[in-house]
Amino acid sequence: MARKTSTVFDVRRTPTQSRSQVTLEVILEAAAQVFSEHGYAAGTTNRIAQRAGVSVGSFYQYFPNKDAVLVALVESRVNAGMRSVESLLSDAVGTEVDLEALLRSFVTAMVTLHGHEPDLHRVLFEEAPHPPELHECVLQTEEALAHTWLSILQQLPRVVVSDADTAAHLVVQLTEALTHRFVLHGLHDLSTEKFIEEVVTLLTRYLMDPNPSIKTPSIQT
Amino acid sequence: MARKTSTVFDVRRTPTQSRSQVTLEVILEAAAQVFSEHGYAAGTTNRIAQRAGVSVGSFYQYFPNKDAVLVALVESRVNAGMRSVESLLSDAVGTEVDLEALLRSFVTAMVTLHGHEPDLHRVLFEEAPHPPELHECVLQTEEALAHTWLSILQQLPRVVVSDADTAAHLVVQLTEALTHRFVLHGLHDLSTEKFIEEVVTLLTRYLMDPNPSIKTPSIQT
Amino acid sequence: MARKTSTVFDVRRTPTQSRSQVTLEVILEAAAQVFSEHGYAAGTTNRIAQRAGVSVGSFYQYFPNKDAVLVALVESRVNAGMRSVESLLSDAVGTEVDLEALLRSFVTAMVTLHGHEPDLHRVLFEEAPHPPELHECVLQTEEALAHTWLSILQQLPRVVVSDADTAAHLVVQLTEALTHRFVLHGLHDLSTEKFIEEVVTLLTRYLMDPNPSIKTPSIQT
Amino acid sequence: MARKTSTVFDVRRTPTQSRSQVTLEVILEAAAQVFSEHGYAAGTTNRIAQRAGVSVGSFYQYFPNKDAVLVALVESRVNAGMRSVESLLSDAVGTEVDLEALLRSFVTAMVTLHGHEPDLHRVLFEEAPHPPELHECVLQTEEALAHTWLSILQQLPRVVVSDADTAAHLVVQLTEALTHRFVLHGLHDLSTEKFIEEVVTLLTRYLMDPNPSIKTPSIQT
DNA sequence: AATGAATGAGAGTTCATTCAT
DNA sequence: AATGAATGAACTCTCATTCAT
Repeated sequence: MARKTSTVFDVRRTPTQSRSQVTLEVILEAAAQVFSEHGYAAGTTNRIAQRAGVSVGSFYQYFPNKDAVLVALVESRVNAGMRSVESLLSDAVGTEVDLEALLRSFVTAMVTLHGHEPDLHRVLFEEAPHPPELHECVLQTEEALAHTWLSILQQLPRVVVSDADTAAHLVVQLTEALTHRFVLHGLHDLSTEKFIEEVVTLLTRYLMDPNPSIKTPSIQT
Repeated sequence: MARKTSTVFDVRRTPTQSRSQVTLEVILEAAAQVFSEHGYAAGTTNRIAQRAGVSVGSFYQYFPNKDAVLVALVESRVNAGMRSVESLLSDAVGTEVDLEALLRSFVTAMVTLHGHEPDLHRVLFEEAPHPPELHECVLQTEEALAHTWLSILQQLPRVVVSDADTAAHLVVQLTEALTHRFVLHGLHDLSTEKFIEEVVTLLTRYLMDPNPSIKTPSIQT
Repeated sequence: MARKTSTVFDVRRTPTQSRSQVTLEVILEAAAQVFSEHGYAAGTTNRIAQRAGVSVGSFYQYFPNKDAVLVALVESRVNAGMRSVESLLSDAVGTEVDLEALLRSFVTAMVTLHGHEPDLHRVLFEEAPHPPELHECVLQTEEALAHTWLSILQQLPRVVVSDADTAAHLVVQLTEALTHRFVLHGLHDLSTEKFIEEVVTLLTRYLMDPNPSIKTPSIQT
Repeated sequence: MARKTSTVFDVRRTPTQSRSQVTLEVILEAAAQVFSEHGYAAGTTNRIAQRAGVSVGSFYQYFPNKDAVLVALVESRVNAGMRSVESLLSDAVGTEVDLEALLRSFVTAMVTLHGHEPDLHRVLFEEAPHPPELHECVLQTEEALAHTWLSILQQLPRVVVSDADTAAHLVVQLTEALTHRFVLHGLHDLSTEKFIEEVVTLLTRYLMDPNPSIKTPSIQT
């Protein structure tokens, strides 16, 4: 249908986000809220649509089914988190690195990440069914982080591990898992600061040669 | 009234409870299977009853609602696992312990545990809703294991941690989490043996003083 | 099975009530309680049996189905009530009657009757389904009472009604209905005494010739 | 935006609500039929939906649960009945009233009302469970009618009752109860006309001073 | 006679999804 | 594109009744 009203003055458009792009994100945000509040099963498509201020019909114009929102949501959150952590690590690649400091930034970033929308996090990663796509997304992200960590470990002479690749993965998984638990369910009355320090200690001891003079040839990949 | 029929052959008594007990366990086992195959949401009460070879009515004679089976299932699995690991650790309390060997047994036991019914494990701990009772059960178990670990750590002079209680919890949580992931989703093509060794290494380095001569007074709780 | 233990001394038996008669009444009483507390639909046969201290199986040995208890219960209550009111009225037949006093006794008796087990009454007569048998029972009772009333009215020269039979039925129905409502749901804050007086007034005015000297030939059936 | 299409013929608007309104009434009517035929317990929501020509889902879009239809049904019937009777009585307030004639119209209206859908009436008021809302509705209606009657009685000098308010309530309750019974279960083979006359006689004698010259100051509220 | 575990049809209700408007 | 009424399969759970013991 021709837009009669489009005039010369009709220039002020946000070129980056089309209308549908906006609607899509409104729905996604609504889903985030609804899932946080009601959980996955009780987070019905009608509720999501209502919260987004659109009709169910519109919902299904943007997402083929309920699971699709879940996937989109996980991807958006994972990618966002991934970007922030990735940039943190990437900065370290190729420079002289203080491993302990880097680990501290890393763990801190993970805690921040998990602390951002903890309820949503719980729903997304603990309650909702995990279709293979989701898993793929999470695994890829982890893979990417582990890959970056591998580069970092390899440039540190004092790192002592039998298999740097495995070590890199363990660092990522371990931090993820412990952080997740800590943020969601706490650990006694341990303060966040102490928690971070303890994990940093753990990781440092794992990765660092405590006795540099003896064992020199450190990394074997 | 005199019991005339009581004879030496009167062995075949069906103890009133045994039938019910059997049915209950049949249902529980059926639920384990159905949840494993279909997931929690699609593991309907009718399907469970059918698999158990009883009617839905019977199901509801033994469990007040669907969630109750979930709880019963988790409790049975967690308690069983807990018993085996606890006995392993308890044996070490009060004896001269080779920490690394103990950690190896511990990690191995955890791998075995998670490897027993991995699909069920996934459903129980990742997919299904976690009513507070469930969480309580899991936390208590973890607490118990951490407590035992604390005893062990405290009797080892070479253990060097700032807070033995936190360390004990981290040991349990970390092993649980990494093992869970490894069994369910694997880690590259890492063999189970190598995985275990790496985790043992990680834990050993975390807990053990690598340079015993220098720092002697190790534990401060 | 022969009762070996029955001896010469076994004389002390209550001959009026056999064992099963007792059980039957225990169940009936249990049903009355359960229906009162839970209503008809939620007054399950299992609950009734349990309350009676017998098994469901036994319940079905005494009653062919749930409705049968209802019927038995209504019959027992209706007959009991009927007996007391009937005797009250019968005493008046053939004697010189003070109509107003008789009405007062009658209404009072009805209030007492309805006030005895009001909850049960509500369930029995308002909530539960009324199989034709039930209805029959109630109608017959009413018929009997109306019949007695008819006799009474006919022997009272001052009673002025066009159709004594209809009047007799109205007296019974009206008293029943108003009493029922009053006991179950009250009428403002009217005291029971005042309620009775008002109904007596109502009935007296209906039945009595206020101006005896003018209209003499009163009853035509 | 200019509405080009708005023309004189733009009559065919389907007011957004009309469709829903129709569906709602279709369901209500279907419920009335189904309850009449099957009773409350056997009048299942699926049957109602089917009879209404809609799906169960639609049923639950209009009513939160089964009881809600019952309440809606009672309210619709009671309000309708109430309106017709109220208007009848209201017309009499403030005018010179022939009490007997008014009572005759009143009783006749009640008979008509109860005779309209007697089966439904039975289900609604005898068989179905009465949630408090229902009771409230019925009581309010009765209260309103009694209130109007009170006004009428107070303007009639020949009315002789000790408590006009109570009398008004008795008039309403009594007529309701007797009519209900008569329509549902009959009274011998009494014709409707004779029944009405008898009730009118009863009420007239109750309310009217048979000997106007003697007791003049009649009402004390 | 008594038991009570077992039955299973069927109830009320939900919600992802469709489609006429 | 958008709407939201309509759909209906599928779910959890109940309870009158049966029957092996």
